[in-house]
Amino acid sequence: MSMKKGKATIHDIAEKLNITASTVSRALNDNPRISENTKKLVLKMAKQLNYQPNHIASALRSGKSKLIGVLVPTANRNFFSSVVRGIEDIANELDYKVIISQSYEDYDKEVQNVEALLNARVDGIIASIGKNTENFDHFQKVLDKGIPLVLFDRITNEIDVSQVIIDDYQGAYDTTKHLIEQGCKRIVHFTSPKKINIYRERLRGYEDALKDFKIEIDPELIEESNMQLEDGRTSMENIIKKEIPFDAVFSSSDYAVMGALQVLREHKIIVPNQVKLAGFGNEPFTSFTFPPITTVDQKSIPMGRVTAETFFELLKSDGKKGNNQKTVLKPELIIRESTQKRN
Amino acid sequence: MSMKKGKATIHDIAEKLNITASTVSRALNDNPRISENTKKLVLKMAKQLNYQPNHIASALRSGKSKLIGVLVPTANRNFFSSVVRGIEDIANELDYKVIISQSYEDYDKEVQNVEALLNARVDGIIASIGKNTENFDHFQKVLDKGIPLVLFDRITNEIDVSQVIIDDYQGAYDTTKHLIEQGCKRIVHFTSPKKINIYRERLRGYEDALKDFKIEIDPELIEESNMQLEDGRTSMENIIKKEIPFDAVFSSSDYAVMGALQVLREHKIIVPNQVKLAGFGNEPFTSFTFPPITTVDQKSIPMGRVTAETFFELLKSDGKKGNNQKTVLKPELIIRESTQKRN
DNA sequence: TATATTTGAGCAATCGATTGCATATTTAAA
DNA sequence: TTTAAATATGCAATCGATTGCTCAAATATA
Repeated sequence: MSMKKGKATIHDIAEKLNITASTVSRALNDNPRISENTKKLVLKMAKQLNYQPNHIASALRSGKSKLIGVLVPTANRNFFSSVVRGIEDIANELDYKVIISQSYEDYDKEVQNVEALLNARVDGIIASIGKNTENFDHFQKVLDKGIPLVLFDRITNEIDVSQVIIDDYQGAYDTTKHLIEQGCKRIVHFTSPKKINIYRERLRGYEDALKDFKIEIDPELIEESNMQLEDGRTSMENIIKKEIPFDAVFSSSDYAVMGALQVLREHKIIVPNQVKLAGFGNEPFTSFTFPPITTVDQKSIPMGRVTAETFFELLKSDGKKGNNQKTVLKPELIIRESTQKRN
Repeated sequence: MSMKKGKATIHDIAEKLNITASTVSRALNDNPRISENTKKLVLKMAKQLNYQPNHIASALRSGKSKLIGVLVPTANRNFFSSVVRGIEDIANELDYKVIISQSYEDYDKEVQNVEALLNARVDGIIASIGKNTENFDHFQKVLDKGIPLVLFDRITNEIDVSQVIIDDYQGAYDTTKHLIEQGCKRIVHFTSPKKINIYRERLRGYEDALKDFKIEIDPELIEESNMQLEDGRTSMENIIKKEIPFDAVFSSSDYAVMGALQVLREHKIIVPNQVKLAGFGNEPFTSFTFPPITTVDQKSIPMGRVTAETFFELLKSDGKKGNNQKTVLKPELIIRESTQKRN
């Protein structure tokens, strides 16, 4: 076993077989111009030498790195990490690797990260936009370079780009309708002042459901915040302090609804008997609380898979414009005790 | 603006300035053999041409890809995604990118993924071992190739490798001690039949605390399972069916303790008054349940940062053996209502 | 002034795989 | 038997940056 220092290259294989590296390269890539016999020999020798292709060299020459850049606000939020998981599933099957990159909801960092991913020569980018992003030039630039881009969940319509979202409007409409059907008439809504698509759509769904059921939209019942758990607490306290009647809370965020639940419990207000609660996102903890909270499942892993599939189609169609695809997944209302009379 | 098709390269800069690419390369890398004046000119021209270094080309020639492979059982578990976040934080500062890869607790996939990461020419690997892995040749191979490897949380002592863990023993000991101090004497323990380090150490901590307080270790109280939520339910039902007395449950997993809480509630057994509960991991939901659950914080983000720092030191010390570093982080017992008498 | 040293930059090979364009060998068609 | 077409492989340039070595010019030392 003449194990040379470094790894075996196509040149080593070529030398052993008395053929050229080009032939080896073609044989390994199953090029039809190489005879079956030669292919067999090459494959055998490759195995024998424990040859491992150098993706870097291949990337340099071919211009394809087989790397996908994934940009998310933060990797350790269940929704995003689940989407990443879905993406990685698909990418893996196709022998692509996923580079992950976080914006922390910071616009500058988002711009930098897009830049950095391009520098790393990813073959394309999959991204979810940060809450504070209002200018989309950095994404437009990606498109202008002909690099595949797919946005998911947090999207923008200011640029013409492939995207995968769930039907936030429908999810919110269904939830609100469900609350109404449970007899609620004074439904508080937690939303964000940042008018990114998801919160805008959820608000619209909430309002339309009320309208359809002839219930007045009371601005007093709409609380704007950043919708973390603490914000949810604050919003709930605000509502309670106002001493206006309310019989339900529909929050655009599971975290905020969690805060509301805590505050209600502290005030000895019984959920769901006195106030019903619904969130959005189906974060794992919503099923663990007492009572478990009704929420909207965002189909995170499927979203990751569909996003990846959309991405790869875009990659295949390579440059041809007008291939942008917009997919809207159906969310699922998960009804739990927090919106139902207890037995 | 003579914007050529492709991106600018060092050759374009060289041509414009009537110098060679080598000089440009050195100037950009701040090589002392290049005059300040030339450097200034190169930098200026680079900016003017909007030059972006091609990391792929650089990687090929230099053998350093500036890519780190991170291998975790699953990306969408809060603990792992938080560690990944910590790693990415540090890597980012140093201009490295993180490739993420999931084993799904599957041994074969773990082996394949290590292989795939090496093929992608990562400069090193950070990994947490899958539950079912009992052979570590794939990691040994990485070490043999002189490629930096750091294990975190789920480690092995069968190979000599850098590692970052928390003191699982101490965390379990402290938790058990805390339960004993709350008056518990019959403490159920949920553990895993897989004797990977973390569960083994936690079991040991549990047992030692009991011994130190002269409490008999009753094998009847030790339930083995895969420790997901459902398993926790089953374990709890088992214990209740046995009709043996117990006054606390200390689970090596937050998910399993969650299951226990549900079953206890269904049996109208009051937590913490009748039975106290403690978990391990400080998954976000443990603070959201009713009552909130005492658990052990695993310091996930710090763990990610320390792991990354350990990794980069290893990278710097480049090949020199005997640089393996073993860090043990202190866990933190988070005491919540589930182990305290209610007011 | 002659020689040694330092400084700044160029030359050309290299990393490993890919690919357009020959070329040689067979096989098929005329 | 010629010529045309198909098949299989080789040649050499290329992707873009890095780097050991060489060399010229400038400066310092004797």
